Amino acid sequence: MNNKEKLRKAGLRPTKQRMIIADILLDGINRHFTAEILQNEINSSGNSMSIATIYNCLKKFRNCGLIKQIESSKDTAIFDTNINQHHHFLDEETGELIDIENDEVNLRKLPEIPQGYLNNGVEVLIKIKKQI
Amino acid sequence: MNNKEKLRKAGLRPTKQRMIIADILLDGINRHFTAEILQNEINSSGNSMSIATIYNCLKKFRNCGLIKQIESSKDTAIFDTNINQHHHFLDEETGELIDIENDEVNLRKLPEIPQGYLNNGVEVLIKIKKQI
DNA sequence: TTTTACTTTAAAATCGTTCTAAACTACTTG
DNA sequence: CAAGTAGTTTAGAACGATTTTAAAGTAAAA
Ligand SMILES: [Mn+2]
Ligand SMILES: [Mn+2]
Ligand SMILES: [Zn+2]
Ligand SMILES: [Zn+2]
Repeated sequence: MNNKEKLRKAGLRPTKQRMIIADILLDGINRHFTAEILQNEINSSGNSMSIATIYNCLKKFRNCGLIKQIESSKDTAIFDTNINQHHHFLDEETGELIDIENDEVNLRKLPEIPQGYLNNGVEVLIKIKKQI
Repeated sequence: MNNKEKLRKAGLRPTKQRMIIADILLDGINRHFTAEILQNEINSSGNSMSIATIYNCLKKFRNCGLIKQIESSKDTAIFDTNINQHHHFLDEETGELIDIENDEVNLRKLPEIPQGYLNNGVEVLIKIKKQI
């Protein structure tokens, strides 16, 4: 399935801008990135795009499940092209995130979900620190 | 140990402002809060304080281990008076966080820490969603 | 082809947070 | 106690990420 079809299937109009972003993000390679990093890649690809459009697209892509947004306390939103359930190492000093595939983690015991709620995904974050 | 002693032991001068915050935060009750929520509580207690001072104090308290800051992708920093290692439920709709005590979670298998790094704490986040 | 709804954009606005620099205060030393 | 000094508080400005605005542009529908 090509990117135009992926966008259509997600219910998004395949505009020029969304296609440029899809060509960069939906290449099957897993990466973590910010809006600014993406803008640099767009520029490097010979295109250019308003930062508002980049944020608009990222929000649409996220809401459609084409990308994920990572729960981390950085001021800057970090997105992830790995949409499979998985986990992360986080170097709090640098903010660097490293994927942990889902089968690398196994939970023996989980708490009961609060009344009236459903489990909507478990994320394990392993904070790491450079050895001195 | 009273709050003045706690601050001294943490290496912090017990200023008027830090004592006001300590009286609110260090009462043994576990809660999650933002700088703005704390400012409202300070105001309700009949005191007032510059927002810069509140941020200064929270940073000092965090660095001394008197409180923790939670890894969340919200724009607003969330602090936690529960300084024991523990985990959270997160309602992504509302941003509400609920504590999970450490012994409620048990990991059967953890991935190998990357070369040159040390494990600096494991956090489990269980995303939850209101039942419809 | 015309109409409609959706999208993009530059620029302004917003919002949480940090910085600045001057006034203030806790602690130290004499 | 009386300076001295190092750390702290503050209002307001600045900052940086993100969102809003409103006008122009484009994709899809009729
Ligand atoms: Mn923040
Ligand atoms: Mn943010
Ligand atoms: Zn990832
Ligand atoms: Zn907590």
